[in-house]
Amino acid sequence: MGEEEGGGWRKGPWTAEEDRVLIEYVKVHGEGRWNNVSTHLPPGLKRNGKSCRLRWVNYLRPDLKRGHITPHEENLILHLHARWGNRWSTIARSLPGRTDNEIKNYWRTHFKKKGKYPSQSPEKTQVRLMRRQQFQAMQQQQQQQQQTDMKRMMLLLDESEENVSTFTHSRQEIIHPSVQDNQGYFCSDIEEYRPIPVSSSSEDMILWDGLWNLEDLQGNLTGRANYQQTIASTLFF
DNA sequence: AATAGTTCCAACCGCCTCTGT
DNA sequence: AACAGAGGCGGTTGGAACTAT
Repeated sequence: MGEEEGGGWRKGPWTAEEDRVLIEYVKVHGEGRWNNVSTHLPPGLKRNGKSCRLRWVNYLRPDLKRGHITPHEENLILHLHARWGNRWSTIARSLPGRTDNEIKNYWRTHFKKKGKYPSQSPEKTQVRLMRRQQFQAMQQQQQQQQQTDMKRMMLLLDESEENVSTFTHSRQEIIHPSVQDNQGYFCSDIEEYRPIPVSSSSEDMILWDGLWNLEDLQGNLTGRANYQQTIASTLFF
């Protein structure tokens, strides 16, 4: 991995410098026109358009959410997969901050392998979910304190439109009333979570069904998420 | 402590669709 | 209408990290 191949394109893991350069590019030129990236960039970034797009969409986008899939999200994935099958991008649109790749990976490791859901023994799954619930209960207290600040920050970001014009699409999907809904993890019927949408087309219902759990932005930063946030901060501030 | 098995996740590939000419 | 290029999507791979034995 990490070697140059046909056409001179670099492959393999991205370096921090490559990330920085790509972020700069998107900052100036916006998303899209990925094949132009290589022509605008210093020789250091010999990545083809597809690779750049993938890196941005799955890793560098500032609105990405990191950390474990919550039980609520897990429910949502199950529910939506039952409805949509392997249409990961469709499913991902209902889970703001999650990528299709992430959901796909999660599905494959947890539900696909041993036939239908869930993949693990019920006992194991239960233990796993309980651990997460404990962890999240701890975090919830912190979140309640910090959520107000975070919302204020998001509003500020929306106002500074010239800085973030390239990211409006995703953020507008993120902010919606269900921001408060991340409470009942083990709800068996996902419909109970669903806020009443203003518009009631089935597509809208799915969009509104999404959730925005701020835990990872606020507290549970993994090394990688931390790195991502650092990079994101260079974009916004 | 060593090994095997599992989970996680970044990244690539090939195909399909969309869009511009 | 036909073609080409770009972007999007789902499937797959491979390696690192974690967990169980």
